[in-house]
Amino acid sequence: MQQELKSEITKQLIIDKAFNLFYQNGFKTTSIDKIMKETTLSKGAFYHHYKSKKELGLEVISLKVEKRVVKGMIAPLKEPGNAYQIIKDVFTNRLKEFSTNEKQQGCPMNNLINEIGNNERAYQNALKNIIELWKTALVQILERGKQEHSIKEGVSSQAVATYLISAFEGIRGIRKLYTNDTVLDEYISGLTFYLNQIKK
Amino acid sequence: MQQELKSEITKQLIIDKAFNLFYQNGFKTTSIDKIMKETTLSKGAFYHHYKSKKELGLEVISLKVEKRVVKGMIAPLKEPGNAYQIIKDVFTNRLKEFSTNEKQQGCPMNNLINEIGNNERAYQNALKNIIELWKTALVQILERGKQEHSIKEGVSSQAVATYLISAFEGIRGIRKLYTNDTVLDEYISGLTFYLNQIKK
DNA sequence: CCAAAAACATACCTATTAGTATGTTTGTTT
DNA sequence: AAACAAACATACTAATAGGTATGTTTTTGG
Repeated sequence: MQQELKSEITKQLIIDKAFNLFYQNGFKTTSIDKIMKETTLSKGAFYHHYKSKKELGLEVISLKVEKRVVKGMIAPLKEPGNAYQIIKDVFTNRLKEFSTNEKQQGCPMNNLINEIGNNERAYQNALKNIIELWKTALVQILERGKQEHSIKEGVSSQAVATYLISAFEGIRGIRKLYTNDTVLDEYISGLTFYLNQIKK
Repeated sequence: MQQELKSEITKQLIIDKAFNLFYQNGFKTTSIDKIMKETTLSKGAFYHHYKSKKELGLEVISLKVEKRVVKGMIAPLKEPGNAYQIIKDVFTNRLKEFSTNEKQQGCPMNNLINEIGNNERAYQNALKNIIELWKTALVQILERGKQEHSIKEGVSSQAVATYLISAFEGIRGIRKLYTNDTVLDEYISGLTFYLNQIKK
């Protein structure tokens, strides 16, 4: 039983270090050697726990990346309160909370979507799963808002959810090109204006 | 003079093949060998014309990628006609025009932004330049729309431009994860709804 | 406590990478 | 036509990639 725990701890360590390196330097340019150097373990240890880099990548997505999105963008949507206000707060506050590094490096999920989202079906599905979770949560709160009369009814919740997510991921990429927050402020103004339209 | 022309033709050939490979397989995973195999020229030829892969990358961005965005998204904004209608048409029609491959591979610019937009300052600037061109053109037509009373005045043109671009680039990435156009249709609905807000 | 298995380490392999050194061929200039 | 430079080719290098083979150490179950 002690061994099983040790195995779990090691795998978690590998996943953590891999996520960080993928985020800072990209997926393709991060080698197993670099990851294992970070863990201070050996390559043998890696291939004992994972059969390939692909398998690790999938675990990083379904564990680390997904958890990050859930924590930052999905879970807050499920809190009680005025639906309209929650949506507005989540999308604007999250942006403002980001560290300098997070602004420069962009969104881990969006980076992966655009770096490896076209070659491997397995990566696609793992990433799509996160997007679907996010969209579902947004649709849910939009529907709640409609029922509680804080959000207009003549709008497709799916459409709004997709548009909100698209713009958020888009700006996280674009912000990487700049060295100041002007573009983020513009995004927030544009978003606020959009949300005004769905407000009842 | 004949030599100068030959040089230009060769460079253009290399850039074309490089752009295609970058688009289909990514920047980092495309080697000089692969590019030159496509041109049926040699590695020696490549390093005669370019001093590094980075130099080629910058030319691909500032020539091919920029031209593509200008042709598809910027130039149409400068045509005469109702400003509101032009914006709506450009953003919706362009999406519907994309081939299956273009839907699966996403936006060449956005792919590069998210794959190499964080390491090299030179890449950042080249890509930022395209975004700025796009934003400027959008602001211009939005301002024109305001003057001609087809677009509301109480909106920051910069904010709307940024939000429109963000959402467009975002959806091009997200669409890569899917095998059908549902998400694009939702985006268009969401966009239409947004544009309704700025319509006068 | 001892055999088996899990956890990890070391050394290696083949392929590929960006880039260089040194050619040969083709075009230009005088 | 000869001298020269530009255009391109061939053969290489050192580094790095993912992955494997073969160990040693640690834990576990009987």
